[in-house]
Amino acid sequence: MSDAQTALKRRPTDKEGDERHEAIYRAVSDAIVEQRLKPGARLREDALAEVFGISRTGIRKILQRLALEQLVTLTPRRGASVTRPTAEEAKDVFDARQLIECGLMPDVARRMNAAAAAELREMARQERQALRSGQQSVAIRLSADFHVRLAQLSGNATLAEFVERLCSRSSLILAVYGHRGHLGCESHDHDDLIGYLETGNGERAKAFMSRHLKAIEASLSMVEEEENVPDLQQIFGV
Amino acid sequence: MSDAQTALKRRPTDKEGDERHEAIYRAVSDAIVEQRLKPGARLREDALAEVFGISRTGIRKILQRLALEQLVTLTPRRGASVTRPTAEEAKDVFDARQLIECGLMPDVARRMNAAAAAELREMARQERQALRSGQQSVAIRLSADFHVRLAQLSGNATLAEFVERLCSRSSLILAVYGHRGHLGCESHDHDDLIGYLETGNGERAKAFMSRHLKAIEASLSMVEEEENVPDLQQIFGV
DNA sequence: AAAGGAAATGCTGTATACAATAAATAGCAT
DNA sequence: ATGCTATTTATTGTATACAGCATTTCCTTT
Repeated sequence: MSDAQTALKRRPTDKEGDERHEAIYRAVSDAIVEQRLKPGARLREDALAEVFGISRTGIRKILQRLALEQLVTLTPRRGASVTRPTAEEAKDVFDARQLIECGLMPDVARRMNAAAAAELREMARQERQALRSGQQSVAIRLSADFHVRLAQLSGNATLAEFVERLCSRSSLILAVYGHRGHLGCESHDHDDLIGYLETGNGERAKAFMSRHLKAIEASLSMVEEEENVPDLQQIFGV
Repeated sequence: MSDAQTALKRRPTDKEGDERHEAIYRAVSDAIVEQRLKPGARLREDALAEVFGISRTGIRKILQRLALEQLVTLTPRRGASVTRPTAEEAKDVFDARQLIECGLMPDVARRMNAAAAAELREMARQERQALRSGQQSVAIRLSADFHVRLAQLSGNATLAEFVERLCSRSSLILAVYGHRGHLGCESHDHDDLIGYLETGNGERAKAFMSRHLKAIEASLSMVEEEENVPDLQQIFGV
């Protein structure tokens, strides 16, 4: 066996293993958020273990984490699949975002500075660019990142984590109930928001965020997806 | 081997296993929330596995879940220990509770009915009784349960789950920064709150909840626990 | 031919064995 | 005696083997 093969087969040390785990978690999480893995898609442990070159043990750990974040659904003896949010869950998520993200705007405005504003503008720019070049998956992810970064700037790590979870789930909701080609966030909304925050106008930013989120929610078509077991009577007219 | 021993040694079927896992999770979670397991306490996998009669595999799953809920801290190669919240985390948690729990009060008031009010009054009664009979651990748990049930009555499962997490962490915070014999919640506060909610006075309930949470936070002494490595220079005056 | 059931297969849940590393301790040198 | 290093011990991280349910497939029966 050559040295290269030996190196490849070498059991990774634990620190490397931790980083690898985190990388795999993010790979799966990103794939879900970017909608490359669509709601309902099954995630078999063996398949994932083979793709990423680790054993099922590590995969299970990652799937459990994703399940607690409600990105995947774990049904006993059936395994994991990408969560298909219900209409009720969608309402809850957007109501929660209204409460939390809007409530954070005054704090964010208070703590805003030039460096943070520049960072946000760069993120908004990348998002617009992705949208222009038709990379919808990337744009969805960047949009979620923008909202999360905003929450982090409030200084409250706990609430920022909540927002992170809500944004991930929002991506799933958009995948199921959103219209094709409509991203949810208007391309210039984020830039406008930065403007209000830069001038320290927290209340105005709060109101704007509220309209922004309402606009996203309103762009959804809240018809429940057809079940896998179609109602034949209805389809064929009795 | 007798039949009884055979029955005991029998590998539990999977459904039984699931219930058992949930029971163990709640046993550990309750012990932490009720402060029978104090912050900093180490949770060795072998010890837990033996106590509950399952293998380390199941224990690890439970510990990971508790870690994601930030009730236990998982340090690589060192294992699990009950989380010792920092002063900053404590501030974040109570700020988050201010935002979320207060924000939910109008919804709760709108959805309040006789059955719900009766249930809440019963919970408040049990809490008072536990406090009177000196069962501080039980009282802490019942107080957290009250806040969680309240959030659930808002109808938003997502936000209710967030409140559940925040209340659990609040118990840890009280364990570290609270004064002995002072529970945080005043005994009659919860009853007063139910009154406002029963009359549909959401705004008044919101204001009351805000004062209630502020009072709990104010009762904490925010001095960081002494470190294991004391600052000798300061202690001995240079 | 359709429906019901039984065998077979696929996949997950659990335990256990083994590898790796961090902490503790003892021994050695200065 | 103190500080450093090596060995031992305790504990976690990972893989794998095996057991059990769910689903599918094929055969039998009506």
